[in-house]
Amino acid sequence: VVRADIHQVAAVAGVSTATVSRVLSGRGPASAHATERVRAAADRLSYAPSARASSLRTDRSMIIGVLVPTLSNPVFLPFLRGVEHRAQDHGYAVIVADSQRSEEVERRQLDRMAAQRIDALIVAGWAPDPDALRRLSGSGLPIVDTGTFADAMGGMAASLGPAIDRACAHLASLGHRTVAVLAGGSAPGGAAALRWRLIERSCRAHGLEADLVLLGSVGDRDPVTTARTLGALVRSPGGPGVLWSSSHPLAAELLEGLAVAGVALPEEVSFLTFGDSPWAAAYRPAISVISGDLGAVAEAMTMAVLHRLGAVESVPDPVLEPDVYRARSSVGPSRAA
Amino acid sequence: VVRADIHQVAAVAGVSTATVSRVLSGRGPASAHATERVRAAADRLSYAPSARASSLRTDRSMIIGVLVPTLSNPVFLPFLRGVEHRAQDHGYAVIVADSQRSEEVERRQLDRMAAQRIDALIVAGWAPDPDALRRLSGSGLPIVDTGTFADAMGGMAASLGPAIDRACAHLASLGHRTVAVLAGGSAPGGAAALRWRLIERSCRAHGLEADLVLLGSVGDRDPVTTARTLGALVRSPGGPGVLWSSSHPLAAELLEGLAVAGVALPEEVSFLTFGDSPWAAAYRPAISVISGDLGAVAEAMTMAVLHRLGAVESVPDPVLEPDVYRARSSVGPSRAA
DNA sequence: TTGTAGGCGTTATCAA
DNA sequence: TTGATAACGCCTACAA
Repeated sequence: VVRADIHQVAAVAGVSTATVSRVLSGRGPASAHATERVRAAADRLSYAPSARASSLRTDRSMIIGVLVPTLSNPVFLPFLRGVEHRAQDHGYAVIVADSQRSEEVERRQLDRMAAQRIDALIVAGWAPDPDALRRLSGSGLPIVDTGTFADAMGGMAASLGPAIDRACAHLASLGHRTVAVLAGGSAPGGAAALRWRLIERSCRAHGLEADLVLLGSVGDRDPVTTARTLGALVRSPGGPGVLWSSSHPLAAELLEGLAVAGVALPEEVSFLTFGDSPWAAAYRPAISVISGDLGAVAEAMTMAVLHRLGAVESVPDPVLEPDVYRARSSVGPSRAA
Repeated sequence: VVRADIHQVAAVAGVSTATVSRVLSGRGPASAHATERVRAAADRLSYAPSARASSLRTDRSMIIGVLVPTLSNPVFLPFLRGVEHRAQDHGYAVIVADSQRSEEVERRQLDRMAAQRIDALIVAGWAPDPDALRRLSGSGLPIVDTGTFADAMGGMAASLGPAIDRACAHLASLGHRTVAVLAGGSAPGGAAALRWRLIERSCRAHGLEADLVLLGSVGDRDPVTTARTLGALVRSPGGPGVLWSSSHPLAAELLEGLAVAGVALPEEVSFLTFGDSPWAAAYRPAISVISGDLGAVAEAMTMAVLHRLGAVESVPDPVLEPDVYRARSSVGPSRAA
């Protein structure tokens, strides 16, 4: 890749490299005459300053890193988009790193981003190894992560808790007594863990019994087995009147399982999930959801970081749309009621 | 951010910076003794070479850029993941750039990536301004884009065409005569344009009539209007027996519209879409789809690029899973038959 | 096998 | 307002 450098521009413009730098970066004085000639020369040579060279001098790489727990779950797409758009607006490039929910991978990713000397790091969701982040943060790298950011905003639970509360109240008012919370893996981790804690607490407050049902990791699940499991669960004596999916992707699997098992929604069992999407709304019965705007959170986080980097004067009050409970037809009266 | 540099490591190890560089990069000779001391020193100072400094010397930034037409459509997530995983495997960082389907934004994004001196660019889907890419490519930057890559693999149509053909054959065998292809915007662009062309051709071959129905851009659409439009369309005399969504996100909107309008699937109209997902499979009736593996395509593209960069010896035969037609219950016999 | 030294493309300092 | 110059952190040809 052959590219013009600052010397060529200086030569063409008939000035020194210092002047070229001043004109194009806008830092430091420059006569109208010089400005014009430099602009013309740069234009003609289609010159663009090398960010890596300038960052060597200025110690600002103009790169923001985003660490994502997985690029398989679509919920992180709005997050990524939020970061990208805000960063882009302020001239920053964005490096994505997928930690694949592995400490090992995360370590490599953080090393790689450190090597690139990113100016700041934005962490989506739950990082596999929070200590690694704390260490990085201690070394002076500006870091924002969903958890502590949400806490600063009044606490994640400040928004998620009430939404869950409203859902539980709704369920209780419909005569339900037991709620089964479905999660993947062999133990709820990350977002699922927090959600489970909040549901448990809220259920208690509303006189509901909450049970956690673990379905094993993605690879181990298949529609037929899921169907059998769900069918047996729902139809067992004293089975739950409500199925609550702890994640949006899981919900689709569960719905297919229920359909295969011939379980009628919401007559036999009520259903709700975290995370909204056009598909959840299109489903019949339409699926009730707890929904937040991860994209807006990401934008707010990015603005906060940009502020710390001095790239933006002041951050507009991060008034985040709170999480909401959207009751739809998949939640109905208890069959016992 | 305070970081150790090569001089400090050299000082601690009691060797010269050249030796440090040689040991840590693995290029050039180094005695076992020196190697050991340098490793220890680097470790103690938690030293990591600055990619921006080294790239200034070596002209390799170890960054690959990905240009995506939009980060709103989830189909690009598997793509992004494919690139990220392969790049990461070979020590490359990935910069994402969302062109937001705008030439203007795309230009800024390309400029930014050029400024960062990315080693290669991978373009997902259809770029707003192909000429800009051609210019970049001409300037020596290795670029792979979905279109030309697929062509090199035997042509995109080589895989997509036959899948569409099978769908059309299936539809024809069920007695259908007319197919309405639904698309957003005011003219099919990007993937939708190609899909429409292929459908049109294939329909003709199977004695089907294909009509393009444009629904306006995302902002202008709402469930109620969509419902009215679809209801009128399906129930008009001589209306289409088949609704074919040109994109996966659109399908959910259409399904909600159909549900609102009370259109029965597949009795009143058959339905199919491009792009599969757990939600499409979970829907009842299960939605028939034309599905390809964009993630695998992305991985193959990345491997090709890495090969060009000399980061990988040889690329394994990119045997891509071809696009397939998955017939499910949303496609049924024509009501006329 | 090792060290010295020059230069990658920029920007900041300082003297003019 | 401008230009010469040093320095950012690293790699590598070359000399030892």
